Amino acid sequence: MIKVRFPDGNELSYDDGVTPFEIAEKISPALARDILSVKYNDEIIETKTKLFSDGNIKFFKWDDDEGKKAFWHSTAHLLAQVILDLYPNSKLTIGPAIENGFYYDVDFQNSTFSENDFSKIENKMIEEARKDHSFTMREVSNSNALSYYKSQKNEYKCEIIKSLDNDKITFCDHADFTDLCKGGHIPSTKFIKSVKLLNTAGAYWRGDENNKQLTRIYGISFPKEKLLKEYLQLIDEAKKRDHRVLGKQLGLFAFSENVGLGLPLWLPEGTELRSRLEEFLKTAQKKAGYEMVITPHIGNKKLYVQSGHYDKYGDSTFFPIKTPKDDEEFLLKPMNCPHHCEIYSSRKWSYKDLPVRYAEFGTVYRYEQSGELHGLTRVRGFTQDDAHIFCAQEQLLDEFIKVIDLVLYVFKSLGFEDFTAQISLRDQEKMEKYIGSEKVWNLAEKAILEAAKSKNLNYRIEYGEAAFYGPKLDFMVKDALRREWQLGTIQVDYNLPERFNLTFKNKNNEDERPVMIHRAPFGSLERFIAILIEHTAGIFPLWLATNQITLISVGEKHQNYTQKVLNLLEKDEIRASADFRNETVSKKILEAEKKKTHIMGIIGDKEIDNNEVTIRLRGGEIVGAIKTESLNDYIAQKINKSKEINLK
RNA sequence: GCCGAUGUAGCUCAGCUGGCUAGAGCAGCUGAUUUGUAAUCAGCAGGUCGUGGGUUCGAGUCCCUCCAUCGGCUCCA
Repeated sequence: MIKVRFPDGNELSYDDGVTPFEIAEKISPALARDILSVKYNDEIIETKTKLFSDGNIKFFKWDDDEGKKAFWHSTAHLLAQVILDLYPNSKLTIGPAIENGFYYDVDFQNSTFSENDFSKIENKMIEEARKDHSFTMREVSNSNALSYYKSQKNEYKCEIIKSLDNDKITFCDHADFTDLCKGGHIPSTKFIKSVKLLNTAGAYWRGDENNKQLTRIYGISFPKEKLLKEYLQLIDEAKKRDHRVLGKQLGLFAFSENVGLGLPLWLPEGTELRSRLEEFLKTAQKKAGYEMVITPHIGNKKLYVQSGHYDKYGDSTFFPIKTPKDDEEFLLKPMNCPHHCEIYSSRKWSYKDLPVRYAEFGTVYRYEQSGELHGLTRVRGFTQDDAHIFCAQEQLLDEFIKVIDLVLYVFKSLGFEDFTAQISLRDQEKMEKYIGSEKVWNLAEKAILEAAKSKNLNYRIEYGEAAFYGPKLDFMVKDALRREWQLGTIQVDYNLPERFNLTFKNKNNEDERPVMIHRAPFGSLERFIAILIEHTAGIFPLWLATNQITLISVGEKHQNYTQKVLNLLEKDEIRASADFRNETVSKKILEAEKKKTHIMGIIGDKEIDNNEVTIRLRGGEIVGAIKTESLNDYIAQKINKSKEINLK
């Protein structure tokens, strides 16, 4: 007999060799019907794996991430089966589940494959799924596994098998199809009720540019037809919210081939939005003790050689600019840090002066490969909301916490409530990649972890993701459609102070090396605005909106009064506009709605007689008439409320 | 940079297997209408069909080159 403990703490005994499915069945047939995957002692197993030792069990259904993972991974097997059936010459490689669905990387060899084949494959997959094939794991020896794939002439699978240390290789069978697999499947294909192949992409074998490029097929599947429909609707919504689409519609930014790829042009509306965000951050930074600085757009190449950036990232800068006379070379500024180090160096410092916090909206230029450019999220010229803090080692933790506070304030003010922190530390196996001594790295990594803990951040640690000069903490934000983005970043740096020989006098009148913190709450204004657009669907909070109220005059004779109201609003710095055009009220409303205007004020005979403005809100809610003299208060109140809601 | 798809008016899109002067809606302009809560009506104008080359009696349509965009990959200080 074995003892099995459930998540609620209950413990029951079963015969040796019992399967999780049988355990579930004894609890309730309904549960047995729904379980897709099982975790036993922290290991994902199959629902039909026989259990021979005591342990903790956890069942997963569709609603659990692990359940979806098993579901999608199993669908990848199904896809592989159908592909091999329809394209017998193709070679399968890997097919994992991903956050939303799954993919399979296939070497189609000489046969052509296009998205036109999707429906054929989808239909065949559903046809196979209905046959209720069970997924069954079987152990084979390393050598047998190898000979199986050698006979299939699949060098990819052979390579995987060779890279596995252990002798026990597992295969997964369903129908007449076998795939190399470490496990984690749903019980049978019958659960898969709807499949949608989404797109194809080139993907390098093992993610290495030097290897052969395979065809990656992305797809998603669901246990109910309805869920697929909902998913497709979500994709549709995401398309509507695409910042490139809304940016065009709202007149925020544009690109021009003549200017160059990845170099955004900010239109008047976008510039207003961006300036307002800058003002918002400037105010917050001033309160937090930052000082603004300005540095040039180019810098002598020597500066970046000294900082170490040129050596490491010289490839991704634009080619140096040469001066006519000497051999001097300048780079378009790819980062602000060395410039700020030079500002620090421009005078002597006492420990009493620290910390020093220099902030700059610094526009930098980096050469990104053309295929990597994407709207405002990946560009070649962008403005970082950069700042560098120089402090003594014993101030590091405190400063780091203050930066976290600032970042959290920014996120909350703009309605990003759902975020996690990613702490990037060194790759323990490739320590030689990093510059700086072991001792300082340890200190820095410790400080970040401590700060994250003390702020109660929800964080995860990624080894090997640190920058070459120091560890970092990045904020990953989820937008309204649950997509995750990297926004703010905070990085500790012991390297640059060393390279620029930065010092301050400590209490004992000795020279001491300051620690440097790089930080950018937005990351870059371009990227941040892109994400803000998608998060809000272009409906920015009222306090940030470029146009807070549009006055709509009913007819020509109402223009004078409308102009008076407009002047009144502008006196209190309310951002207002008026639509005097010779158009119907309906049309003016439609256009105000398209511009995502929050408040509309309608003015006709009735309003003029009573000294009022009728208020209509975005979406159609009619507030009713408000006395003109109290209109400003009404709007000011709404603006304040728009700040409070996000700062709850 | 690599794989795949796409490129027609300022915007969104039609244009089937190659065949008359390339179409529509919105936006624009002109005129009429003076408008009450998500599109008033009419007329006009607007395109070397991304670029260069080729096949053909004939190319928006077929083939090749290049450019750009989109979806990915790789990369992301």
